[in-house]
Amino acid sequence: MSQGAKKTHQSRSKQTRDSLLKALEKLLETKDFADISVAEIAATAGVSPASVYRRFDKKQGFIPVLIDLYLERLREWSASPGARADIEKCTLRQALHRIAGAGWRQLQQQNHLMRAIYLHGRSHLDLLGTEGDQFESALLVAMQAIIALYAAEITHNDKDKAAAMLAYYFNNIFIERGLFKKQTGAWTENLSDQDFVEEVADFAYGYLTMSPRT
Amino acid sequence: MSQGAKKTHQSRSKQTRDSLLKALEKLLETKDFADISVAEIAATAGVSPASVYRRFDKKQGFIPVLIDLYLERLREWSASPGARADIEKCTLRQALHRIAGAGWRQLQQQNHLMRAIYLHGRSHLDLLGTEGDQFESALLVAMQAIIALYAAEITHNDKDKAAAMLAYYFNNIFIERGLFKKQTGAWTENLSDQDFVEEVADFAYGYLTMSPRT
Amino acid sequence: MSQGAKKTHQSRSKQTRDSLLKALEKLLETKDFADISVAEIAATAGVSPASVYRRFDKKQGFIPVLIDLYLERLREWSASPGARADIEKCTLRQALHRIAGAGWRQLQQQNHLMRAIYLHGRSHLDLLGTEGDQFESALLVAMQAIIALYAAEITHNDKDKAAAMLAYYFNNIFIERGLFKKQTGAWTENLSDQDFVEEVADFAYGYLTMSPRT
Amino acid sequence: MSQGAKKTHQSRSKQTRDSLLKALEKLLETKDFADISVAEIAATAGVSPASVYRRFDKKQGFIPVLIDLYLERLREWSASPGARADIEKCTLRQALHRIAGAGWRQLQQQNHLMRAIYLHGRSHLDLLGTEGDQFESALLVAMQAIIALYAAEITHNDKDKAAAMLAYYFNNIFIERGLFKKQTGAWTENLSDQDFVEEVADFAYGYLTMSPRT
DNA sequence: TATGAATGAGATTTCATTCAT
DNA sequence: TATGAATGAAATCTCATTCAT
Repeated sequence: MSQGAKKTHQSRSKQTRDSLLKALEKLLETKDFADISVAEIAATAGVSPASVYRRFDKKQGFIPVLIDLYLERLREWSASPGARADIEKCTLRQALHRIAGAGWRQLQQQNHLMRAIYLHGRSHLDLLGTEGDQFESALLVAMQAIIALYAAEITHNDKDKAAAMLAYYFNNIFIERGLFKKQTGAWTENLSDQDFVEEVADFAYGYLTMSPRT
Repeated sequence: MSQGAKKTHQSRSKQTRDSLLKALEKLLETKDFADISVAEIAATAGVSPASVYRRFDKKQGFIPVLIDLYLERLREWSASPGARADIEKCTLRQALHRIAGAGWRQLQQQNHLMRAIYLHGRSHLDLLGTEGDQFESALLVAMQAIIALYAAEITHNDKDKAAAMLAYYFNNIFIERGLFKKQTGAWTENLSDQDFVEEVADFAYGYLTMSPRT
Repeated sequence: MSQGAKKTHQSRSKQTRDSLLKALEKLLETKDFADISVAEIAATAGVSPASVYRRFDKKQGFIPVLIDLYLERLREWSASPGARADIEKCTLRQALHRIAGAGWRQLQQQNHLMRAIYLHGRSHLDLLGTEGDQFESALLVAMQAIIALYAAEITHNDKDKAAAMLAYYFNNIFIERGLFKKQTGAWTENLSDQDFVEEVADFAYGYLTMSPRT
Repeated sequence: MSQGAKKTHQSRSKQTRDSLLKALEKLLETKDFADISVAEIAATAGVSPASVYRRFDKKQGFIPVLIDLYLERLREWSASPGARADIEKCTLRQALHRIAGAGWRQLQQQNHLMRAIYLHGRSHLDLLGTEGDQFESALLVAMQAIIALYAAEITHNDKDKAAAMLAYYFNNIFIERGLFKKQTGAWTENLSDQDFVEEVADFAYGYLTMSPRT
């Protein structure tokens, strides 16, 4: 359970809380969390600044709640039919492509939320939260499953290392283009999203299937 | 020339400017740029806050100068014998390994500087500077050169696309582990730096040499 | 009747009022009245903040009620057999000792309550309440009685002045050690409570019986 | 050295500091420290609220400085000819009278300052400062000296205990009438200051010279 | 009636930037 | 020129008190 949030008993309260989160999410589309003031969030949500502090201990209290929100949406999504695309009835290449596509769409949809979480985490190396851990291990497990499933095709001789690299790769390769499009250099800007995703998947495919080192 | 810096013709002035940059770099080892106050920089450099404003017209003025500093070090380094490791007399795999190693070492050495630049750029999507462009195109050119050199080995049928992806890949794959080690999940923490770099290179190698799509 | 309290005719209301006072008294053990929030009192009493305002029209309204509470306990105590220790069948010195002992015990028992009342009164010189007046005159009368009773032993030639000084003395001499023990300097900390009380009584005894001024 | 104060190098700075202290002292004549806002102090001193924080870490930082100020004035005073009234060439009774008079005058002169210090200390039992210790031990030493000087006249058989009680007594007996005149009950209000001081001294004299306990 | 929610009105504090010596 | 002082403009947060259910 997120730390910065306070418990609530009334429905009006929940409404306010939701307005605040919605307001923050909207503001995050244009600014960094650090550049958004509590007064701004309150004004956007149509409540008083003091009301913010009934729901969140402090401004920082928003962060764990944002993470929860993101994880919940992730869970919702991963439970949805679209995400459950059968991986088993296709080739490794197709499977990787689907994974890449899913990751990319996630990032696109949760763009501002993720950017806020990402930047806040990276800007405050000291505040180490463990909220993301469950996601991370889930991703690792998924990669291990893939590798096990297509073991026949895969030439990498250290399966665990390969799974770890794959998880690391998928977790990072989308960030720049997905979260910070404007900053991104011109490299991939000629590629359509579809092409980009395909190349990303092929990158992984090549890694897993290349001729073993001599 | 960077925008936030003021021109100076006196050598004492330049000394102060250097002290300030040195001080800032030191402070960046422990905090984010946003959390460092001008007074702090001045105190660390042993000058008065007012003096800062004779060298930089705003606090933000440090940023382009930091970027210049970083690029200059990059140029120095790329002009050094170590960086000019002959790529021509080796296999593609070896070449990629050398590139990965060089990239990794750069990030390690310029760690705090890069982190500051990276985070600042990503946190302020509005302030679009063009300082990094020269680096970006240089990297792209290098990738194109590699691909041209080893064209025989490379199976990817769109060389330009491959070069762009390669540049994008090398530009991003090190960031998480290199700049934000503490935040990084456990995925790659079992790998030594050497192993990590090797896997990173192999990732690229696999991409370039995999069997073409059918 | 104290001003800040609202009249109430229902027994449930009285119960809540008592819970609130009990809660406040408990909180006063660790903090100054000014540092206790209405919300805190309400929470400790297990009621809502809004309910507090059905019993007390302002936070300040607690103060006169606290004073009433203190005076009531004082009355209860002074009506009890323990307090009615017969002063008449003993020497002046013994009588003073008993008075000192009684005063000291009172302070010990009503410690937090008294401290709150004392500090609040002293911190708000403007808000002059008359609640304490009855206590003050009672003490003066008691001193006059003592002096009259032992007139033979007493050398002070202005009985009224002596009674006033005695009342003033007993009303103040215990405060520092009794209410603010931690702050008190080391002076009397080597003395046991018993010794301290004895010295306090002797102080008064000496005053009343010393050889008259020449 | 007081903790809340910052060091300063310029004379303009000292001026501001002095204005602030002066302003605070003035405000303390009418309100408790807790009821005075930093903005008020700043406005009274004719500077901006932000300037306050260049001289004092936080609002609480005023307290140790007030204590220093008080102690310094005490030192100044005790070094002055008036305070050095020769105690040796008089009777014990006269000596005590002079001590009482000196204590009373001190309190009168430093009234607001002392009240602020006293109340703050008593309201924040947790924050134990040691600033007053030197004063306390000095007072004890003085009492011991008096007792030694007039040993012949003094009947109390435990000289150390007597000195401690005397110090405790003189340190507390003036507080109510001296610092909180308005609150004080009517007991001593019929006495002139002069009479009051005389009685206070006699109180001590009686204690020291009464016939020993049997 | 009783309550949790809401808030107006500040309080303290910070800091990039300018001023005055 | 170089500096320490000064400050305007916020930002975060608190809390006694009222509102609405």
